[in-house]
Amino acid sequence: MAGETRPGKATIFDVAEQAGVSIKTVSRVVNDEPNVRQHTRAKVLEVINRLRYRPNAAARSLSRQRSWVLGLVYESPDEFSYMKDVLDGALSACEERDYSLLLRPLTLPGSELPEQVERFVTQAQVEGVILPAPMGDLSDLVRVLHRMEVPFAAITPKAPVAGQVNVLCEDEAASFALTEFLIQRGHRAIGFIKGDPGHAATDKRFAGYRRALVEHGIRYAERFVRQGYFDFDSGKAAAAELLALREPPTAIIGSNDDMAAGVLLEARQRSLAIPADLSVAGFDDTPLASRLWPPLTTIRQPIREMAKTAALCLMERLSGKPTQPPASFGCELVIRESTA
Amino acid sequence: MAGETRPGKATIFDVAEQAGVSIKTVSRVVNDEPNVRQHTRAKVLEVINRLRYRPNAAARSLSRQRSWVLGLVYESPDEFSYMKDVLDGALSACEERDYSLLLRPLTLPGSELPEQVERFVTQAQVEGVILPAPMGDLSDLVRVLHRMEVPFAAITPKAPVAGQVNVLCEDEAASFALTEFLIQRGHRAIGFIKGDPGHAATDKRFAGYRRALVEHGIRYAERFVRQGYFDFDSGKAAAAELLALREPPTAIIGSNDDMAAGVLLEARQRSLAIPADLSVAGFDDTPLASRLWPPLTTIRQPIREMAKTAALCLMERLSGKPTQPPASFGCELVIRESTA
DNA sequence: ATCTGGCTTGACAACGCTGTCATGCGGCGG
DNA sequence: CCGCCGCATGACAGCGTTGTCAAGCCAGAT
Repeated sequence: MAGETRPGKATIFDVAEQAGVSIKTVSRVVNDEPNVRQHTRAKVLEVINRLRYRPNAAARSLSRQRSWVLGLVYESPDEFSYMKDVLDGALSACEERDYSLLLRPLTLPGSELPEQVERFVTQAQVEGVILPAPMGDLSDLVRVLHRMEVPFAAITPKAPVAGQVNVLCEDEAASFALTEFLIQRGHRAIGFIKGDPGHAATDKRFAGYRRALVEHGIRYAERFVRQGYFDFDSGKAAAAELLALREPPTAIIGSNDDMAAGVLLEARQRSLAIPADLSVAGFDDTPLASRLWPPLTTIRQPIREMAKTAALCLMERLSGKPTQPPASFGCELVIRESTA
Repeated sequence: MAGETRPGKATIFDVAEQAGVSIKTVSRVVNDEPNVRQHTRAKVLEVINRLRYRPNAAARSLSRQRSWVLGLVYESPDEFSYMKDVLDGALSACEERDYSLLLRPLTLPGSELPEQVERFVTQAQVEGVILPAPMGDLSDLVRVLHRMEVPFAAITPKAPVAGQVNVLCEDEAASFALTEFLIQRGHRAIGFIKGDPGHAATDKRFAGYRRALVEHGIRYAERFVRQGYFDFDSGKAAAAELLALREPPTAIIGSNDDMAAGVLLEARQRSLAIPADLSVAGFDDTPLASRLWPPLTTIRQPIREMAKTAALCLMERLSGKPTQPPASFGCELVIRESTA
């Protein structure tokens, strides 16, 4: 007898009618507003369940002038294990708070970047944007968002963006710890392959390496440092140069796992035994790190948690609360068989 | 003098007023409808540009009763290189057609799965859903979508879902080609590690292997076949069993790269030289495949294109066009140094 | 001169929900 | 007994678009 229309089609009017109340009261119940008698509330809830009523998101957005949509802008042909974690974290935050998340891959460097982002934001009525590394460092991008008055959360930017949500990690300390670990295992000639200059992590990891050397009384030697770009090939190439030195390093740190994987391959092609002849370490603890042979000693960052925090803080901000000071996360040294 | 309100805030009324036309005419211009004089159209466009007017998505959705939102449901703690490609493809389709894409990771097996999907779809007014493998084979899930009358596109389901968009690939043929390749290189004892029984690819890849043996007059031997679950550890474990046989295989095919990586590790721990003592091959051509040593011979599928096609066909369907017959994509054998 | 029909254009009512404000009701202090 | 106040509820006007339908206009046919 309870005439069920097609599922998902019931509106607030249907509920109001069947519950014998006004639509406003239904609205109150749905939004958990006060001043509804217990009995009325129960009645309305019963009808809602029966009719499988779900508020129409578009109508609600229109009326409230909010979209509950966050944007996630990322570098597209990127090593994706990082983005997977960011995505996981951001999605889990969105689920908790009934937000939606829209993705927008971008290719860097991009001159049309500001336009693309502007289109992305306006088109989908994005309320706030999450910027994983290295997006928070692109001044063009940051400027557009400022101009549009769209709040954002930067994950590990080079320097915290004023007035916005920032989530940092102790990259420098982690790098210090990793380098120190190698030093304690007796290494004195430690090679270092830097990452892409555009990334904040690049500088911080390098700084940690350098500080560890200094604090342990080892002279910093520029010949042991090469520029890489966070990709396998650049890691391999850099390793080739380092290993061709007259006195090659006995350990090499890659600024991420993919470059460390390149080092491993180069070493293998030179018939070096790992870790007997050469120790290798990376950063990020990607799945790759544990699949390689030998498995990589590396640094694990709580990316998921960082992204989740970024999203949650952004939501706080969007609901009017004041911006929190930057949150900082620690890293963990994961020791595997690639070092001795 | 052109009073610019805050950016992104201009409505259709503002445009209409400044252009000296009615809102309906503006609407016509914005939606590229016919029957607007060239001159009027130009005038309106000029104002739109000046005011940086962007239609409000919520209002449009409300009025048109459409959301232009697709959902992408996937298995969460999954090997993500597959999902990255799916995501890339789906996003590129969405960008082309001004759709939005919402993600929904799910953990399998899940008894609450139907509920979760229902919430996902109703909450965000999702119009259509993309189901990457193995989602298209979950009957619970398919049933919910049917009940809600939400069209979907299944990527490589075990069997095409009637009345829906289906995108297939020639998994069986690819597996046949890979196996044949090994046979032609002289292998007779070829081990095979199956994938997760829930995936369509598992059966097809196994079928191709078997057919290749038969067609080349090699007797199929059950002892050379092990069950795996598409993950590194299961691959390693399966390899351990195969290599412990009295007469172990001279080549092992893993049903995906991750399992093949496991084989590689197991072989290494047994001091087998690859490919001299043992050839190894995988499927999917993930980044891992080219990072390992030796780089894996594997099968590359056009996942990106498949996902893009799935999304586009789904959109066609949503705009009322009849459903296309299943699209099928070919695979490519990528020969690297792990086989001899 | 009148009629017909196609092209432009606009007025207005949805779409489903929330915010504002008014109303009704009962209890309590004066 | 009156007036005031607070809680519970409802009526109604937006929110920014699009769909429907009617009206105005002009050219060409009658």
